[in-house]
Amino acid sequence: MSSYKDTLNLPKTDFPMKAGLTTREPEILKKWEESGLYERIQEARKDAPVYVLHDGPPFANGDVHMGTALNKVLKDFVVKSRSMSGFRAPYVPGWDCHGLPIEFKVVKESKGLSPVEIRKRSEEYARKFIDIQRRQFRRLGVLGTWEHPYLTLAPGYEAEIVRSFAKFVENGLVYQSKKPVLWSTGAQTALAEAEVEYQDKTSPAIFVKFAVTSGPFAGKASIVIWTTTPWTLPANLAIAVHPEHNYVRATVEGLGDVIVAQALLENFVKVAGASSSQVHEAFAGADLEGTKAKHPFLDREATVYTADFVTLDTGTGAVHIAPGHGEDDYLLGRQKGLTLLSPVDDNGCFTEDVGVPELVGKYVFKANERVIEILAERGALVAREDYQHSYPHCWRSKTPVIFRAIEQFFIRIDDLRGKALEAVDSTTWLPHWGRNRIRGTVESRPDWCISRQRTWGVPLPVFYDASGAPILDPDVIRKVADVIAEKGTNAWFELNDAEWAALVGLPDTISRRNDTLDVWIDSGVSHQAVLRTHPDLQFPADLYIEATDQHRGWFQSSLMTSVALNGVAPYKAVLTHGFVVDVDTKKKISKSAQGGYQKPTEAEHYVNKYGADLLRLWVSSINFTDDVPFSEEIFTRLTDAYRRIRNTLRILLANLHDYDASAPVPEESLTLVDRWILAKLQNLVATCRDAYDKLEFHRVYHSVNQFCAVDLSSLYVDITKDRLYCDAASSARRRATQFAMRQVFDTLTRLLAPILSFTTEEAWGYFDGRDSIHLQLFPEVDPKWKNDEIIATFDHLLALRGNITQALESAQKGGVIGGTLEARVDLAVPADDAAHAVKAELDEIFILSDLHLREGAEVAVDVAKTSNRKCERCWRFRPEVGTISAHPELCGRCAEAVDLFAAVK
RNA sequence: GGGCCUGUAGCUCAGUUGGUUAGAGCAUGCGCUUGAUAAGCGCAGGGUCAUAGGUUCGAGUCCUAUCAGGCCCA
Repeated sequence: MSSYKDTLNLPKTDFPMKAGLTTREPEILKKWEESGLYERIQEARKDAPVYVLHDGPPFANGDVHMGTALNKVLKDFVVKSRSMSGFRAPYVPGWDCHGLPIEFKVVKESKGLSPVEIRKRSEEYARKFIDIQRRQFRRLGVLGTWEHPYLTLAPGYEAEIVRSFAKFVENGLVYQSKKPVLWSTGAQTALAEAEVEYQDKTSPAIFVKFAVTSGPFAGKASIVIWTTTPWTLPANLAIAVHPEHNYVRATVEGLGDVIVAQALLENFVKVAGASSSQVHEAFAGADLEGTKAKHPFLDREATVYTADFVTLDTGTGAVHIAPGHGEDDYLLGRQKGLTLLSPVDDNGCFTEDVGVPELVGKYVFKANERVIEILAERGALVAREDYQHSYPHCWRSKTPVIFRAIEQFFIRIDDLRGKALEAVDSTTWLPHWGRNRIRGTVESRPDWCISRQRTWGVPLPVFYDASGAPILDPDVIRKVADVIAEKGTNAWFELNDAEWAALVGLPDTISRRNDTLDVWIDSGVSHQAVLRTHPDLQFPADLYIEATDQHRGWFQSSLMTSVALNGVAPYKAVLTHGFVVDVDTKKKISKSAQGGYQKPTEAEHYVNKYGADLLRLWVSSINFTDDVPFSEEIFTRLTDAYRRIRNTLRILLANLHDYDASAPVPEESLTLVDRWILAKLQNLVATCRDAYDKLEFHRVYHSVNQFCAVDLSSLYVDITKDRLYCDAASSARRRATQFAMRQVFDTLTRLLAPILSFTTEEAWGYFDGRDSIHLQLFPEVDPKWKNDEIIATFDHLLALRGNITQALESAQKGGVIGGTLEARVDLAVPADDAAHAVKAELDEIFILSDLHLREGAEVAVDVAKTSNRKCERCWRFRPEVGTISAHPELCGRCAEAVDLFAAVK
């Protein structure tokens, strides 16, 4: 019996079922790199319209985790899909190399290094991680100029940073000012807001009496302030009250007469531990304006001013003002002409200016207790309590930050804001709410503090004259840039003042300081240093892609610098993605890792376990505009989806093993099911092309997955099995199916190539022996095969098929039949039903041996055991079996096929 | 506390301008096949659409509040 097996046209392919991605992918990668695949793609598109995705540089620190991998793979989807859409889509990856995190690690490892030594080690550190990350990014299958990335530490890049700074100066955007900035005492530097993280902290909250010395209350009452930073009291110069809120003078048991906000009196009495209070008079805060009060322990008076920022949430409604230690305080102080007292050094220790000898040299957070004691000794302390609040901390040293007034350089944002907002409006934001996000940050951001007291960065290229005044001359700065372009920024630290004076043509009385530029300037000017200077790229970019936190970060720093330099945005469109979150806790993966149990978050772990294509498939499966769920289970699920797609490609290849694509297949030999799958294929092309255009990759994944699982695997392949295996090899309908399958394979592989870059390359290699899949173009919708009518007809037939399978199922359960091919099916459908028109093809479409179609008032299915005999070759039960004398065990089709097979042999 | 955003079956996603019993794939269970075989096919179970109100003849879809989560900011 099994002798007939040899006469069948069974599928045959060397394309393995088992993927073995972890070993196969590196081999494919090697081939890509050895053959210069990226360069060949660029060459192939050299005259095509350009599409520039500009890479936001990751920080050269740490391993590639799932979030970074998500970002890079998305970029690769864009580059590959745009390239296959017929664009020249170059990809120049970059790294952000300067900055505190690296310097911090270097300094922590060995203390007492000279600036030059710190810079040398920082560069080594950065380069080490560039190599590590580069290897990991490449392993993901991301194509680009990996041997020639852009690095913010390259002399040419550094020079562009300095030239950009020169332009800012030329445009009058840069000024120097002493004002309070966020200061990290742990890292001894000013911090950008982005470098600050909020943590819970318990601070001593104290209520302090200031005895009134002028006005109607002089000598009769004290104004009570509330603060959570007792150490700022030595810098107190004023008190602020709200002009419109009501204040009272009240006698509080044990405290004498105090002045506090009416609304907060009750709470104040409670906190002070008093049992009663008696209100004498009430008045508006404005009435206190100009009142003087004595500083509790210094020989100085504080003046009362009114200010709208005073709130009645906590405290007493009277706010202690230290212009050197707070933003609001500073602004009020400037408005009222107060001096800027900030008696704290770089390490956060009090200087001589603090005015209390015993506090000099003390770390401010440690000095809190002593300040409180002094207040208590002077009888000025009314109460203290522990106050839990969210307090800014340095993201690197994890120490609480302070506000400290220091000379810094700033960029005047007000001069850029209007243009920046216009630029925002002329940019496409994906998803659309990105526009609101960035508008909010642009509207609210204060002037940009661009100086840092750091070593590992681009020097702030400013000289000071003999009097200590900064020389802000764009021409001088450009001369500095020229030197840096040649020697790198190390020259700033290696040459002395006189040598620099000679180089830039300034008198040798000048001096330099060791400030560096905020690293956000570094990456922020990449549109200048990369887009405008790299021969493959152009300004502005078509697209930037980063996580949503970059609305305040790189998207904004790039926008501001570009508006300053060019007057327009550096990008035409900006796409954001969410963060990778743990599917169980719905928390950011990095955060859930803090909770004791550890789940691997490095991309390498998953690449080594499942393969890069699985990781890529994961990226394609999710809606990345929201936060991205992640878990081991999701990966397991995807393994199944992957296998389904892979096996689908495999069966298509296997069924094409004896197909000669050059031999024409007459169109009329295509049956309904062939036309149907080609029509479905056109719709798939339309969907996927649209999805790629709109950067909605998960629509590609889901529609391809559906197409493979339903349309191909459970329908088309299943239905055409019989003809492919059992028809004579050269039968017209078999060739028609191979024709269709060839189209399907070709199309499907191209559509999937940007996502399953390795697997499609592998499968493509078994196809026609053509060059890399990544050099190909996407398929177009072929109007010849697009046919929604056939799809509608087929949908209807599938509904009938549903009725039949249900009937078959119950017949099987009832023991009427074993396999479904044993069934005789009587199908009744109304006279106008489409089924009648394709009657001849129905038994094949329904995969039945013995189908009888008749007219009926409504759809009805009857299942019985067939009286036909089984054909030993195709296993279908056909009426003619036993009637062919030469082949008594075969059906007519098989008898013919066997004869033909023998003849050919 | 403020701004922006998210919340549909165990998992990933669809759900058109509000309109009949909320869909698909995967997973699960049960069958079939053993000529895609560490594969393939069929059937079945599974959702009070985060919660609570409201608008409407009618809401997963519009409005409000609450809860949970995220980013940014205080």
